[in-house]
Amino acid sequence: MNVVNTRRDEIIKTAAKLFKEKGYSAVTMRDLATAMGIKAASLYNHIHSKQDILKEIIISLAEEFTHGMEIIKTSDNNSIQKLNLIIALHVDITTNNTYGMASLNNDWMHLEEQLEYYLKLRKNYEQDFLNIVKSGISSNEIIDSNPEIIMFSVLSTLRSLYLWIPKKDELNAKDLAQNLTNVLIYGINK
Amino acid sequence: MNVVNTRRDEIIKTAAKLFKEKGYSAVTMRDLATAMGIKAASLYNHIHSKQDILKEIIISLAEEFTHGMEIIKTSDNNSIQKLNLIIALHVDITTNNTYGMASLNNDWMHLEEQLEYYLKLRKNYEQDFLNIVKSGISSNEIIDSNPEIIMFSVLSTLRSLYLWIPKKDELNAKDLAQNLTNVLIYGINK
DNA sequence: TCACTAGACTAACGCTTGTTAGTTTCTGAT
DNA sequence: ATCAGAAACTAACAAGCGTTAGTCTAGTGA
Repeated sequence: MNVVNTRRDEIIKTAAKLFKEKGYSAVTMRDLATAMGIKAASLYNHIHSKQDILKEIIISLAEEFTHGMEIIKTSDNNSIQKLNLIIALHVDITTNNTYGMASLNNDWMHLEEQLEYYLKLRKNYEQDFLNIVKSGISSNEIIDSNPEIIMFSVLSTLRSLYLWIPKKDELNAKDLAQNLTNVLIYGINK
Repeated sequence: MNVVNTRRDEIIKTAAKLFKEKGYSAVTMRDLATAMGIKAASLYNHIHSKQDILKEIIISLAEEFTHGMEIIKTSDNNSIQKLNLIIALHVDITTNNTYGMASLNNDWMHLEEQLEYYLKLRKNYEQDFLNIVKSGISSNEIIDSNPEIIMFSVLSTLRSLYLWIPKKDELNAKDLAQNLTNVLIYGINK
């Protein structure tokens, strides 16, 4: 998908890296320029504003998740299988964009025009997730516990992957997804 | 412990609330002053600097966790029981300070003098956590899976509690801890 | 009554912020 | 050889930042 590599893309990629380290607000356009080896004013030949960069990082990721969920929820799988696919989706997206995931998780509130749209996507995603869990409880695949706690528990771990994957790159995506599935779905008690 | 309610404490409490909403860097001293109903300069009758506020919020919480872990790890319990106690510790601290937990999770990198100290506390906490998991694997209480994935998975959920507890205050701390234990330890598969 | 203190205020500082305007430089195609 | 476009530059802006100095005011205890 994102294979074009214009100067603009390099800037956004570099920005995502800095945003992960210090957060959107603490990164200045001069910081970003220095990291790119140019002057701050030169950035504006490629992007419209600082906000523009944040929007690009967050919205593209949010839409990736939305798209993935769309496929999973309409697929012909049982609930546990769907949860497996969701885990794989998160591992996949996060592996390919660890930096951006930090902004998605921590800097979404600094979106301006696109804040409402982002919140809509997130709300829908969580609703789809919850429906899968509830459906799994109904069909006796999943324990009859508070479905929101189940979703929260799994989703928290998946949303934190961006912190953890960079430290564990010896583990490939498939192995990680498999390990996570075991722990998250089947528990850790022997 | 923290029952004194000086003007300084009110400022720190208000700051924590704002930091949760927008992050440390995006909150200005004028924002904080407005929230307190005073002028920015007046804040400095009570605190030394903006950094001072962050330090207070984060370090006190980090030390609470360290203290709790100290008690748990030296207690006479098996590994699963110790994990239960850790879950209860997080639920307890987070319930009593949802705002501060946001700073602990997201703004620790903006600590200056105290950054090293904070990192030491965090590293020790995670090491203790890992030792409990490893010990549980050895004693056949916990499944023989990657101990770091187990720790990461549980800890991610516990660290995200601050996002979730405020929305679910109808659930009391004990019930929440019990539900989380079930899901995190015993899994969600039926 | 008087001195002290807590806690507010106004005014201002030096610095940093995101951004704009206008210009120059390099590179590749005609 | 010329031109066009991409991408850098310098210089500067207005607004906002954390913080300081110095002052005023209301309430308390001696």
